[in-house]
Parts: sequence; C-alpha cells; structure tokens
Amino acid sequence: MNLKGLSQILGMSQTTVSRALNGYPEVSEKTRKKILAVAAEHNYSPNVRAKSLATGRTNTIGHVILTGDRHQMINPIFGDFIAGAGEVYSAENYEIALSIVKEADEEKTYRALKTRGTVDGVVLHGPKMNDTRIGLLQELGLPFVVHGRASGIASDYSWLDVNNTRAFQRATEFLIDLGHRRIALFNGFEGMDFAHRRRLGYEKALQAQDIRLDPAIMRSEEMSDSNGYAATQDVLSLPNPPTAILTSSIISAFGVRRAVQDHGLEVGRDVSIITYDDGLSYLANGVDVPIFTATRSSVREAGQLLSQMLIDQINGDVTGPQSKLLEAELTVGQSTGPAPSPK
Amino acid sequence: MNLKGLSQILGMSQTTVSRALNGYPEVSEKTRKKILAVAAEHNYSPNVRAKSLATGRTNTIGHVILTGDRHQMINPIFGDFIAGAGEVYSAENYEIALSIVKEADEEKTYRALKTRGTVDGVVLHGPKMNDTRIGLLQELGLPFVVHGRASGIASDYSWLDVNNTRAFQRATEFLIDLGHRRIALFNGFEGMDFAHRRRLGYEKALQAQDIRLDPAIMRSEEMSDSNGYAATQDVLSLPNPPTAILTSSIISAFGVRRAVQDHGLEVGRDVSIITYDDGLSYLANGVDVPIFTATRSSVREAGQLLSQMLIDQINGDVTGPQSKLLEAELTVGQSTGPAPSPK
DNA sequence: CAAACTTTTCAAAGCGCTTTGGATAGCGCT
DNA sequence: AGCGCTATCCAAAGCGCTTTGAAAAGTTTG
Repeated sequence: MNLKGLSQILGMSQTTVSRALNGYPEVSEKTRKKILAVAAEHNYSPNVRAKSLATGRTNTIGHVILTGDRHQMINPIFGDFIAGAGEVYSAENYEIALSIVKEADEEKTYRALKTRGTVDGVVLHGPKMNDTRIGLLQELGLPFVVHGRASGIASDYSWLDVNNTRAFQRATEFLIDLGHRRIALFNGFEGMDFAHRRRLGYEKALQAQDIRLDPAIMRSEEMSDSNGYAATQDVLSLPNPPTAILTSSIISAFGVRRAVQDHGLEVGRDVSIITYDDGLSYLANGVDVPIFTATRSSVREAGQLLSQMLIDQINGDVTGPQSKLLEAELTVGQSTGPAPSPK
Repeated sequence: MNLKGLSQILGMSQTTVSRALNGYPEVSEKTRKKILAVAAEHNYSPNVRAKSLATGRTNTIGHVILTGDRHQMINPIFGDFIAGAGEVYSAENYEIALSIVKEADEEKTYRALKTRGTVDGVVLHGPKMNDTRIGLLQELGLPFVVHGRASGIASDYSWLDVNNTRAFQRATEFLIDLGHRRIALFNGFEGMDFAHRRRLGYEKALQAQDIRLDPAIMRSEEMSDSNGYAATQDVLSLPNPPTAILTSSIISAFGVRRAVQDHGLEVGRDVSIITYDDGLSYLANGVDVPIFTATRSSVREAGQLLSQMLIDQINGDVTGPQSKLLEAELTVGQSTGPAPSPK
C-alpha cells in the first residue's frame, strides 16, 4: 500500500492525502479524519526512503564506533549510552544507523555518511586528544555532538561531557584525606581525551600535597576486567605497593578487587579502591550498599541528554554550538578506608 | 555531486555512468576506467536513499532490541554480538538499523520496518518460548534469522543457536562427578527460550542421578551482577545451602563470586561455581588461567555466522530456512573443586 | 561494399514521496 | 448577481538513482 493506492481508494489526490497525513493546515479537519481513518485501516505507513529522497531529511542519527586492533570490542558503556539515546530517538521519531568500522576506515565512513545522505547527524564517540574527526565533520557540514570533548581543538563545537578532571581530583583528595599517599591510577588509553583529563585531576590533587607521581603505579590501557586484574597483580608485587587504587571504570574495578583478594589482602582495609562508575545497568555498583566508593555519572543519562541536543540542533531549535558539563557525584562505599599504618 | 552532475562532467549519459559504477558488462573497460577515475576524483558516492528507492533494496539489516520494564537495559552480550556481525556487514556493504523499543511497541516496529521499507531483513534477538514475532515476520515476508530458537513454534525458520541444553547438562554432570549433590541454578528469565533449554539440561543431569530438584535454589531473573550477588546471599543463608552454583552468565557469575567470598567462603573449595561464558571481550574469563570453570561459546562468533546466514538468505544464495547449532566447550578453571565433605 | 551482427551508448520512464503554483469551490459582502 | 476572499483540493515537477527499449557505432562476414 502506497500513497498512490491510498489516494485512489479515497478518490483524492496524493497531495491532499500527503498533507493530511503530515498535519499540514491546508486540509479540512473533516477530510483529514477520513484520510487518517482509511490510512489506519489499510495500515499504511509511508516509504521512508521515498520520503527522505523527497525531503532531504532522513530522520536517522549515525553512530560510528571503532573496532579493530586496540578496540576490537564494543565497550559495554556504549550499550547503556545507546539505551538512553534510544528513548529520545523513539520519542522524536528518529532511527539509529550504527556503523562499526576499523580505525582506518573511519574518515571514509563519515564522508560516506554525508555524501550518501544516510543520516541527518552523527554523535561522535570516544574523542581523542586533538581529534581530527571534529574538523572533518565541520568541513563536511554534518551536524554532530561529541560525547566528551577534545583537548587541543580550538574551534567551537557541540559536546556533552562529564567533569572528569574534577571527578578524579575529588576522588584522589578523598583518598589523601584518608591518609593514603601511594595511590595507583588505572586509567583508560592516554590518547583518549577523557583519560587525559582524568590524569590531570589525579595529578593536581597529588601535587597539591607534594606527593610525587610514580609512573610505576600508573596505567593507561583498555578498561577491561582482565586488565584491571593484571595491573593490580603488578603493582601489588612492587617493593612498595600502593595502598589505594583509583580506576577508571567499574569493569576494571571488578578485576582490581579480585586481584586484591587473590593477593590475600582485604579491600577497604589493606587496599582501598575507588572507581569511576558509569552507572551501567548490568554492572551496578551494588544495590543497597555500594560495592565501591565511586565518582558516578550515568552514561545512560548522558545518552538521553546528548541525543536531545543533537536533535535540537538538527531541527534548528538552537543555533550555534551547545555544550553541557555534568558533574560526577562521589558516593562512599565499602571499598575505601583509612590508609594502613606502615609496618 | 550526484549522478547527473557526474555524467555531465563526463559528457556521457547517466545510464552509462551508473552501469560503469555498478559493474555491469554493457560498458567497455576503457570507459569504465575513465568513469571510475572521474568519480573518485570528485569523490562521488551514490545517494543511498535514491538508490534504494530505485532498486527496492536497502542494504541494511534491522536489529530491534527490547527495553522497558524488565529489560530496561541493553545486555552487554549484544555489544559483542553486534561487533561480530558488524565485521560481516562491513565486508558485505550492509548497514545496521538499530531500533530500541519498548515491548509494547515491538510488533508495530517490525511492521513499520516492513511497510516503510527500511531494511532488507532483520535479526530476531532474545527469542521467547512460543515467540509470536516469528509468525509475524513470516506473515510480513521479511527475511530474518533468529539468534536462538523458539520452543513451541512448529513452522520452519532460520536460526542459529548454541546447544544450551547440552551445555548445562554437561556442566551439571561435571559438578555431580565432583561429588556435588546440591547444585543451585541461577538462570535467565524463564520466559526466554535459552533459559528454558538450560534448565532442561540441568534437570536432565540431576534426574539421571535421582537428585531432587529444589526450587529454593533455582532462580530465574535478569543476569546482572547484582542479581547474582543477591541470589547467592539468599541461597547461602538457607539451612542447607548449595555446594555448587551453576549460573547463566559470566556477569552474574562475578556477583556470585563476590557473595561467596563476602560470606567468608572460598570459591572452588567451599562453593564451586560454573558459568556459561559468552566470551565477552570486556569481561573475559581470565587471561591465562580461567577464573571460572565454564561452558563457553563466543557470542561474537555467533554474530558473524548469523549475519552471514541472513545476508545469504537475502541475496538468494540459499533457499529455505537454514539453521546452525553450535556446541559450547567446557573449560575447567579455578572455581570448581570436589564437594566439601558434609560436616 | 553492403548485410548482419555485436558492442556501446543513450533517452526516458519509474521507484514513492513532497511541494509549488494554480484551479475550484464556498462564503460573506455590497 | 457579482465581487473578493479564504478554504480546499489538485496536477505536475522533482528528489537521485536504476533499468528498459532503442539507437548509434563498430566489427565481421559473404
């Protein structure tokens, strides 16, 4: 069933039917009702390809995420993000076009998204330092919002980020206040902007107390459970192991916790753990009592907010770059305690 | 830059240019070369909407996943699945259309996918017992492959599944052989087909040894970390707690492990744990030594295989329903040991 | 060299929708 | 009745591509 057929059944022109269906005022309420009824009866819904060819709008948002050498995997964080965004997309009648590409094909993918007219806009995931994609998207004229920010990019662009520096500074200060002086940092890839900012916060807090940075207890890698485990094994075997570990994801925090226990140490007494918590639904930080002391900001909520920003931008409801900085909240759980007195 | 513009530059008709670009034989190699060169120079790529309007093909696959009351969240398993599928899609030049919908809107979504012509086919995620979506998709004539199977559906359809019954039977037998008689089962939602089959395997193994089923140590719920933790807390507080726990996902297994330890018990000595492992990249079952004894089948690989099946079906490379049953492998890790002798 | 093919190219129709510019009908006026 | 409105409705063009049916060009033949 298409517009033509429908209009023949109704004995009206395609124009009128189309206008009635799309809520244009040039059609009387009476005929609109009739048209709507007949359309529902034959459960007609317009061919989305034809519609977007005619309007130039696609009502779909592109999400391109990297896979390949380093990131052969899709971060579970994406799942919660897109779940949040999906709510907004449904409400606003947008579709999601998901591209999973190798890093080498990334630029090509964005270009294709533009020239092939597949999407109305994209969300840029995982911004890196000096991220070249931002310039590319600006050049292409494809609306976008960055999930995060990119240090080193001078131009104005839309973004939504968590105050990572502040979050990690506060977390570190919290540990320092508990008497910890030797604090490990298990961070994400240093090329990623968020990891950079988190390290800055950590360093700021340490430097304020004249605590020396020690690269031996600082890591920068994929935030998986096994990496958290391995890194913890490593640092706990050092001659002077850390008394506290600050980690960038609850996923790796679980690995850290396991390694601490496998070392025969008690979490919160021998070794304190504090983590960044994205509020992942499948890996919640406990139910009643938090497992970990954590700086928390829901990535699902970020997905909601960001997708709304992008849609507003596409609809022209706002003009010029918008940005939003979320603050993470520090919740105290069972994984932290006063620094053990040196033996 | 569009076809018209390109053909004007070349001084040829759109027909010839289109044919050259799409590899039709009716154009000489010489002109094809020239056309290709000029196309690349102006980096032309065809408008995908117009193309699909003309051909009736969209070259995109729909994935509709549920959110809402029970499943307010996207299972991390989906991330690995789609990562696997994404590789195939890229190679075959397919796009992914992701729909995140509430359960109530699901049927409407599938219908819309068909009538609006958004996709060439869909993959059906998370089949339930007597799943009505299968009949719907058959009625709609939308090509699909089910990730899993649906007990109770008589008609033939394409699917790819793991032999869940066998996997759980083997796992249970493994525990029985170690002397365990009281084995808890932490399963997924009982409405889900895979959970049903897994329970069947578990029961089969127990019944073969005349071990009575005890609903008090059987759970059926979302396989999150916190549910694993809570369920373990529960059963360990029973007057006669289980000596072994069989769980349906590594995510909940991590929660189980934590609860066992928080109970002051040792995993693999006081309580054995065996889990189903989807081989999630961010939650690997250890690196060198497996953390858990597990029945394992990579969901990423399932994604690759299934998407290829679907594409073959869409391309007409195969006719009639295809199916594939994968076997899970049982790997022994540190989480299991002989049943503790009763005190 | 013309006839009979084969190869190469093209004009135009069509995919299903929106939208412009215009026609028609209905209404209250004078 | 005739005028000027506004409220409705419509025919046709156009979005960017594919594809059919036919023409033009090139190649073999007798």
